[in-house]
Amino acid sequence: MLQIQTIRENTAEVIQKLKKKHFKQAEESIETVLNLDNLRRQTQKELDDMLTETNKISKEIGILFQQGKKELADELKVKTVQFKEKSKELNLKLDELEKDVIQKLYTIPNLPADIVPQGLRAEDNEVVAQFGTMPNLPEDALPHWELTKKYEIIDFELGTKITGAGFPVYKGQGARLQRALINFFLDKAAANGYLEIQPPLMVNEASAYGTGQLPDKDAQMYHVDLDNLYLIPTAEVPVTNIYRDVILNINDLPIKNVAYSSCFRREAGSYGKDVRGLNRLHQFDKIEIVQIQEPQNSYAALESMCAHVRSLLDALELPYRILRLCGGDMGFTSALTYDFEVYSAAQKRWLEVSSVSNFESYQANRMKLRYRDANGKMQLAHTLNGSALALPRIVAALLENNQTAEGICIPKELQAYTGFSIIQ
RNA sequence: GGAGAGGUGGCCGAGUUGGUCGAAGGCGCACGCCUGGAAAGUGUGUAAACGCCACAAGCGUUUCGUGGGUUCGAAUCCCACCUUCUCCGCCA
Repeated sequence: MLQIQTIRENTAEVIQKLKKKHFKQAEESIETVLNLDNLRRQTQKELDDMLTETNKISKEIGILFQQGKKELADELKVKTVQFKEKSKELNLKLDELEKDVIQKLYTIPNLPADIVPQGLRAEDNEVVAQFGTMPNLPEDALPHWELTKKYEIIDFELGTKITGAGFPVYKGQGARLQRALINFFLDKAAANGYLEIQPPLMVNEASAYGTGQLPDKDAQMYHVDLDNLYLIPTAEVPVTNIYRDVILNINDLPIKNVAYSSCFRREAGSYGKDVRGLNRLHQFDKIEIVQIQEPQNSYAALESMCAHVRSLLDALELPYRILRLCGGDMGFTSALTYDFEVYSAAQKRWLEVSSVSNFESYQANRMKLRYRDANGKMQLAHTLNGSALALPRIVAALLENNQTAEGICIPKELQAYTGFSIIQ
C-alpha cells in the first residue's frame, strides 16, 4: 500500500499518477483517506493527552501508597474514573479509524513509474523489443493440445478424471521435459546469483495480506478451511513473506532469491479457447525470482531481471517480444512491469510467459520490510519479482514451434537436462 | 492427539508478594580515550511504531509471543489463541 505520508505531502501528484493507471475514483479515494487520517491523528492527540493525565495520577497514587497515605490515594482514584471511561471510548474510536485508513489504503493501487506508457488496455502496451526468428511451420501444424495427445506426453482428460479441468497429468517424455525445464531454470538462476529457496506451498492469512492477494483476490486462491491456509498462487507469496516484518542491514542487500513451486489458481471466470490446453491451468509449475533492493538500485535490478529472462528464452531458441505495460493494463501493486511473450506458431498468437515487475515500496510498506541505510535511518526496501519462467506456455511454444515430421525437437541447451533430443 | 515447561530489547539473560520497568547485568554494535599501530583496558551511546513539531532537538502515547480481561496502575494476576522445548502416543 502507499504511504499515507506520501499521499499527504504530494496529493496532487498522487492523484495524477493514479489517473494514469486508470484508477476510477482517484480524487474521492484520496480525499477519503486524507480525511480519515486527519481524524485519526486528531483522535490520537486527544487520547494521548488523556493518557498522559491518567498516567501521572497513577504514579502519584503509587507514591502515596508507598508513603502509607491511603486516604489521599483513594481520593485520587475517584478522579481517574471519568478519564478511564473517556479514554476507553477514544481508544475504540482510534482503533476503528486506524483500520479504516488501512482498509482504504488497500484499495488504492501503486503509482506507475514515469516511463509507464499511457493507455488503457493490452493493445496500448508498448513493444520494447523483439528477438529470435519466427518459425515457418506448414499449414497442417498442430496446436499443442493435439501434439500432447499424439505423443502421449500430457493427458488432460486423465487430470480431469482425477481432479478436475486444469490439472493435467504429465507422462513419459512430457514429465521428463517438465523436470528438465525446472532444473534448467533453477541452475540458470543460481548461476546469476540467486539463492535457491524451497518454500511452503501453503501460506497463512498474514502472508496472503503481505503480498496483496488478500483482501481483493481471495477468490483466486484455493483455501483450506479447516486450517485457514491458502494454496500459493505463486512462489512470490511465501518467498517475499520471508522478509515480512524484517529490518535488514544494508549489507544484506541486495537479496536475490529463486524458488521453484507448483502454483495453484482458481482462475474463476475464465473460459473459452484462451484457456485451452496449457494456456491456463489451475495447477502449474513456475520458477520465480525475487529481489529486495535499495530504492536507488531497484530499476537497475529490474533491468538485470529482464536480462536474465531474456537469457532463458534465448537459450530455448524461442521467438519472443518484450512489452512495457501501459498504465491501465498493469497489475494493482506494480510500478513498472515488463511482460515477455513467446510466439506460438500453431496457435498464431503471442503467449505471456513472464511478467517482471518493480513494486517499489508498495509491498514493503504493507509488509513492513525495512532496512537501515548508510546513515542508520530506517527506509522501506523495494521489492521486485518475475517469472523465470512459468512452464506451461513455454512447453506449449516448444512443442508447437519445434514440431517436425520426425517429432518434436528439443533445443540444444535443454538436451543436457532432458536426456533426449527429440520427442517421438 | 495427550501430559508438562517456556516465550522479555540484535543476541544471552534478570525481573512473577502488581507501583517512577522500555525494562538490571552481560555480549554484540557505534563513537571517543588510551596506543607508534592493534589487542587488552576504559568512557559514552545503542528498539520500533504513531502523534505534537520543521521527517531537527525535545516532548507525549503504545509495545516484554498475539488478542482480550481484572486494576487508579500489569512484563508481573486471569482467560483464549499462536508458538518452542521435553516426555508419551501415532506415523511418511
